[in-house]
Amino acid sequence: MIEQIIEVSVAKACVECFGVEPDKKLIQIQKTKKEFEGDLTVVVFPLLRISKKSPVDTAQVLGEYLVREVDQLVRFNVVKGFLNFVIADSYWFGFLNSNFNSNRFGRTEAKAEEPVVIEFSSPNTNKPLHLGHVRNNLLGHSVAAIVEAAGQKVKRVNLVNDRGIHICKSMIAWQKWGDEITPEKAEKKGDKLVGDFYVLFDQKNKIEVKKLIDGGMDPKKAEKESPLLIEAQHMLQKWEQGDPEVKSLWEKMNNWVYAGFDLTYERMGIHFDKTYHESETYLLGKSLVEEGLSKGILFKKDDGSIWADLSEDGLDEKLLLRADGTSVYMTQDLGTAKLRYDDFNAEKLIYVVGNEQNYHFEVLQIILKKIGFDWAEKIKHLSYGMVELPHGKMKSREGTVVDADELMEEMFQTAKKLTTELGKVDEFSEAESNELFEMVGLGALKYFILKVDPKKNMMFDPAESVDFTGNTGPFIQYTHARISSLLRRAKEQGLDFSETSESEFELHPKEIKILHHLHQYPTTISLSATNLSPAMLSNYIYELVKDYNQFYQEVSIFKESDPQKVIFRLQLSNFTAQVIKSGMELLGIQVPDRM
RNA sequence: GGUCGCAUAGCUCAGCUGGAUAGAGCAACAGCCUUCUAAGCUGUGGGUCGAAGGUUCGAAUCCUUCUGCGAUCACCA
Repeated sequence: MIEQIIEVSVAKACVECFGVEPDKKLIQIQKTKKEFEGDLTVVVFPLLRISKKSPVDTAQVLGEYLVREVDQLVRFNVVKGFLNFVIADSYWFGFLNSNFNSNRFGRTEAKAEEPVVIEFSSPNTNKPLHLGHVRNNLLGHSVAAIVEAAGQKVKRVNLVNDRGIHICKSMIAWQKWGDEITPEKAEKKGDKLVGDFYVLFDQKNKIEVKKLIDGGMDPKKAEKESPLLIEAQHMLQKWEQGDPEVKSLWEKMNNWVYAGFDLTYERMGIHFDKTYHESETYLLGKSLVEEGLSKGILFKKDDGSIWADLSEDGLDEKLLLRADGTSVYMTQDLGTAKLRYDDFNAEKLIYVVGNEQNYHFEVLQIILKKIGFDWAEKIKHLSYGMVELPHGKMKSREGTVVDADELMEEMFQTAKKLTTELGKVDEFSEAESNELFEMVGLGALKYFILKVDPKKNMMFDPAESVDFTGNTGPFIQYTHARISSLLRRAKEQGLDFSETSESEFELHPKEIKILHHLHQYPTTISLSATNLSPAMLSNYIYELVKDYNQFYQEVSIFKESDPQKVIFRLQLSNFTAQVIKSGMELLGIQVPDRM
């Protein structure tokens, strides 16, 4: 890379001209701002204490040295303390030559056997997936792809919360009022059906509570003593005891839900290598807690409940097992963490979980460490912000939950409407059209969500999310389709651009700009960075596409008199399209060849 | 109240480990389709980067305090 060459040369120049070897940190290289001539800029301010000269003089000395010594630099200019270099066209030709035919550009082969395990989605089996899960799923899926591209093996895992009182609620409601209905009979997705019964339970329960209150009972007491709730608690106990009838109902209804989830995941384009169920891991968590207790790391209170004392870590006490011996959220997560680490011998464990659980993960890590697992260090919580709606938060009770399936369908329909209006699919078969609507609709949704920095809360305005102009998925897809079409036509006209051209000519400034972008493809995205982030990638792709579009608009590709120039531009276009495609792939967004 | 996070144009967001005159999109206005895709391109207007201090050649970025918003501190998951 040219940056390294410049860095080394600046260091050499300092030794030769100023007699001092500079610390690497002092050599700062950045992209030249577009208002100035040049490609790369050395900021000389930090070097002043070595040069003992004014900024301009220092820059002048370094500029002269580098242009003389480094073949790739043709000239320089100095603005205040900024030393701008113009890189030779030959360098850019070389760059294009060496990458033009690589379909692995920007990707690294797997280095280690141990995988990075990424947990995401983590649904409950009493409710369908909603907008919050959408952000989670898209982030998880994209991060997994990015980590893979950066040369790590990846295991995608899901953790289903399939046990607990909330599950029993929908079971009770189905038993009482379900009339043996099934998803088939209802012609409804299984997760939706079960979710409906969960809501029904809540409604019926409210009526009972109200009756009790009207009868003179204290409201708080009434909420705890409603017959329906007590029934649900009984069911939970039966479940824990392994009652065959309860278990079989539980299995039946959970399977409905899983079938429903599978459809949602499939449409969203995500998949998992393994799915964990809390019903299978909570016992392991319990045994870990018992072990911790016997080692004296944890302590038992008089009522028999077990706690961790985290006061030396600046936190308070944390409950790990209830007095009645049943487990809590943390207990289960201890179990799943251990199981998961053992299953994969993980290099790193990433949890894609909302930021409302920051505290939980901090505690989880500390407790694991206390119990003596040094791999607790490998846990990384990829925390993301909430998705807010223009009218406030999503609340199931107020019916403001945005359902994942409905959202995807809505995006599909909008894509269909707009695409048809623009006449894009006049020559498409019905199957081709539907494929395109799906790509565009989901592309818009995914890009809209992924382009925002994960750690920030984001606003989801449905009206804006279906906008297909500007910085959107469809804009990028459109550019890719246009390039593809251009290349198709070129081939039809018999232009062969499969071999890169050797001849050189002066590059158009916009061509250099595009090459700059391609050159800086974010090949490695570090996991330790605070925002490991599809957002950075979206941003990169958008800027590339925007520059390409300006270039496209300004420069006629076919009508050049110089055939070499035409070839070069086709190659540049082809390479750009390739990078757009592979970048979008990392975001989980498909890209059409025509639209 | 304790802890953590966020605050950039009317709106939604970029701004990487401090660097040049703070950038996009949307919305508004003015242009560009007989010519390879107008889901596009060009231009105009729009900012006390929440506030005040500090660090330094240089701060939206780092530190401190304050204000506002959010999350969390549950025997919910």
